[in-house]
Amino acid sequence: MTITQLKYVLSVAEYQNFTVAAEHSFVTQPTLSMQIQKLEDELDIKLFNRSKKPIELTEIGKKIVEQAKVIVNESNRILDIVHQQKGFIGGEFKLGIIPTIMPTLLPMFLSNFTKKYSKVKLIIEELTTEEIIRKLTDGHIDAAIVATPLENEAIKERPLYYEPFVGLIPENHRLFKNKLISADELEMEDILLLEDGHCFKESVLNLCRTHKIDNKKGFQLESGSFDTLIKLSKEGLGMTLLPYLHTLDLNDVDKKHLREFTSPPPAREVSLIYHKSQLKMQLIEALKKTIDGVIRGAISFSDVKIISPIKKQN
Amino acid sequence: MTITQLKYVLSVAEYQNFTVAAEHSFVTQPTLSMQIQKLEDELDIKLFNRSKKPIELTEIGKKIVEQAKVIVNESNRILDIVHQQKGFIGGEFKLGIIPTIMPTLLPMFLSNFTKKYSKVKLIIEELTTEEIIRKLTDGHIDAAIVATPLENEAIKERPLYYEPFVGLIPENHRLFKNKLISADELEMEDILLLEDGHCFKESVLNLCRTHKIDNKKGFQLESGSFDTLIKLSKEGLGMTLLPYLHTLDLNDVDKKHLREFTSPPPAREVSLIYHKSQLKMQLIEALKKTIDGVIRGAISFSDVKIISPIKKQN
DNA sequence: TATCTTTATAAAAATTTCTTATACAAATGA
DNA sequence: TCATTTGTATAAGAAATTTTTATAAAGATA
Repeated sequence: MTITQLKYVLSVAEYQNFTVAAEHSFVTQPTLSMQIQKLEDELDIKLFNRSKKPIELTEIGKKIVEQAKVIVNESNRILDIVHQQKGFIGGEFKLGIIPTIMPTLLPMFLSNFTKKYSKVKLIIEELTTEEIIRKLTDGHIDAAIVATPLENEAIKERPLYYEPFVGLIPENHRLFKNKLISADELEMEDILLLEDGHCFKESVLNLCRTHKIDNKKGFQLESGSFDTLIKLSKEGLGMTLLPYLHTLDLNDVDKKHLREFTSPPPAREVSLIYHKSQLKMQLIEALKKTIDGVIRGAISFSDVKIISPIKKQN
Repeated sequence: MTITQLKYVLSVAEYQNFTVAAEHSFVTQPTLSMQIQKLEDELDIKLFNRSKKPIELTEIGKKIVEQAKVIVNESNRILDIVHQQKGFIGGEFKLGIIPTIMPTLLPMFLSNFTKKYSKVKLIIEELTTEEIIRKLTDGHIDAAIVATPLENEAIKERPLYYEPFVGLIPENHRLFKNKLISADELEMEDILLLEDGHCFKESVLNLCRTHKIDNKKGFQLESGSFDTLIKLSKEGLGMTLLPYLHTLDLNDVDKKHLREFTSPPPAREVSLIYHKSQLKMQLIEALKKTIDGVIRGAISFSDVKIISPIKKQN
């Protein structure tokens, strides 16, 4: 049994296809066939059920794959330990960011970071929280920036900042006259929400959880960006809630429609998260430092009420 | 980097000598030299300081060795998972037992176990608790039988039985006339103890902890076996405490000197322990079942007061 | 200084891994 | 249904690697 064989197994398990897995492993397909057969022979078991289409893991195969992930991850840490010792900050670094954080936060730290750590090849992917959790566990990304707390044992969280929710309220709305708004006044039916899958939607739902949930709007909305929500809101179709950083680059007219919450404002906790195995810690630390630096000027709320981004079963 | 290379590193780290390590790895010495050099080149670090005699790990080498242990242990679990799936109970099983449990417990389950699991090659070592903890952590033994609780995060404990302490009291002793004894009546200075390193000695000290500790005996005793203590006690040199199982094969005359404790008697908790990584669980379960079976007839105390075997700092 | 012990190096042998070429099996589609 | 496509297995040779034997080199020991 070799680490290489285990990596091949993981690749086939992931792509459910020897040919594709071979490409991703940068070897030819017969190499995978042979090495995996060799491992199967050595262990005297079948890892894959090749009669199924697409190929499937056997019961024992699933268990072996789980353990193989552990071994491959732990073996990756060897290089990490060496890098840490050498104080080396470099290599590939795959970062996931959720869509509601990406457009505001990324421009703030990206050029700073790449300038400072020019040896790091930063690969950024926009992903939902759900995808991020999966990819972190599988080791497909090294770290991610999401709304927390996630309540996931396998993932460590380092809070970066607390981003309050701000109301954007059209002139025809009953709350427009108020200078400040509070969660109690919110009515689910006149708040425009992002489409499913965005944790910001879950946060807003959690914020309003105590109130009625049924949709009494005359239309149903499935938008993936705040821009759409802002435009619809301006049309008088309802108020919406925006994360604080999104409100910074509104034009002056739009800013007149912003209403902050009474203190302490509801907020989302934005954290840098990574797998508990703590690979590439020195890079993660470097990233956190960079973000801490740029965020200090832009955001500074000490007293907030953190709203969970997790969908509660009920 | 290969698992084989990591095993070579662990071997050299253990024996601090390439030649000896090579023998234990069943390869020639140049193989180790070359493979370890290759790994050092790949990581671009030195694992060993070869100028020191005996050879020493470098600082980074120590960290790599710790991680290598994790990887090798986790990779061993692959075979274990396969065995578990197949319901296979076999292979090598290294069991450590502390000296004060070995002579009484081993004869009770050994033949039973080897008969039932003939494919298991049971290798038993008599070791102190301290040695056992080290060897379990290093993966040199698979499980052990010791007095617990150990309060060690990395080790799991499965209690097997509770073995009360029984007093063995010479006729000239002030407690001989009593039918039952209690911890309060014990005086450190007239109790014969095992030599340092035996946890049973620590248990007895803990039992008497509240009382004076200074040695007022006219002699100092360093004995490793209860037999010596029993003989000295018969000579009237003091009472001693024995674990219950040790009292079973005393002759009738000696048994007249036994005095049980008032209920609940002080007792040691005897457990099967293993590393938290839970290698060879099916074998450990099999062993526990066998011991449970034989112990049920010999020992059955429901209400005992467990005495810690750990040396308390004070 | 000679001897012993231990690690490193060189060259050859043995083994393993990978690739190319091709066979084979199953699914797809006209 | 038969040809085509898709995907995995097998065979044989090439390439790379691991291991061994033999020996050099460096340090310790007597």
